[in-house]
Amino acid sequence: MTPQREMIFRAFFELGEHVTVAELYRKVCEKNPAVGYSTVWRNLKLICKVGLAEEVNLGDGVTRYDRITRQPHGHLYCLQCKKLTEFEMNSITDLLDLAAKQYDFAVEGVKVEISGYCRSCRKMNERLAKDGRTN
Amino acid sequence: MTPQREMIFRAFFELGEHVTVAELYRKVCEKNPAVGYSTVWRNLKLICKVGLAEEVNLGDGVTRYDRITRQPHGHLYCLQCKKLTEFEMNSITDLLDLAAKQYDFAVEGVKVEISGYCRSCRKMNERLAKDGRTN
DNA sequence: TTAAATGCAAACGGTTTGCATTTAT
DNA sequence: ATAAATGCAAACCGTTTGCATTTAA
Repeated sequence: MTPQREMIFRAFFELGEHVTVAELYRKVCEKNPAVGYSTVWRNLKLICKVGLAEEVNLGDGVTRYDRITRQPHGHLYCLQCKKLTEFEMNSITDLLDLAAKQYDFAVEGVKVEISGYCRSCRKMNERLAKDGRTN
Repeated sequence: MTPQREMIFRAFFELGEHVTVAELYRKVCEKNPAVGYSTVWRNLKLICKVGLAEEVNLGDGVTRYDRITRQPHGHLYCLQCKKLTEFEMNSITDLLDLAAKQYDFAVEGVKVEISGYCRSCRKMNERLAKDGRTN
């Protein structure tokens, strides 16, 4: 256990959900600019390996690391503002388990991503559309 | 409409589901080795833009392109043999819509990925474990 | 005729690794 | 003492783009 590792672990859990390597690196640098990017990366991988986090991939080129919480949850991913919102899915996981069982598939992990537009982006778009008409 | 484009479109739909750019490129090259990789890539993007396919991202570094079918479906992704199996999820999408509605979220797309181990990989592992013991 | 499509090569960007050095144990 | 962790720089690899050339309409 090195001081860097402790700092990285601590920072990861302070940052909350959906952390990217770059974000974590920035955060860690604030405290100690000497820490290397690869150290951050390797420790993030380690956090995953010991089961404290998992990778989330939205297909936008950046890997996010999501703290594994007690509750299974899905993600609402706004295509416009890119914000990620979580929602619980207790009732859904049962159905998914059932589906997997039909294929004799041993489930290790479930990821549900719903993409679309959040309320505030839609509101903004409406406002912009209206402004456009009156100009 | 160029001959390359027609060939690429045709090849994409012949290949079936979960096609990667590289796979499609290889397939197209069999017929016409002069076609460029970027042409394949751009046409695959085009196929997505016109709504005939969508990107699937399993987090393994390669983007797959999945023909959009009539039925909503999820993926069973074997962590060992990497095979992708589809399963229907009519009953699940209703629940997901419900969840999204609670957040006033306008759903554009839903992705469900279940990772784990398929039957045949598990069987193989059992056999290997047994062999290991008797050696 | 001309805007669109193509092919090549190179840029890009996040991820991953090799290696010399440092450090926890 | 020694195996593990670190930091740097570079490699990696799939994706994306600039640009000169070709081509469909």
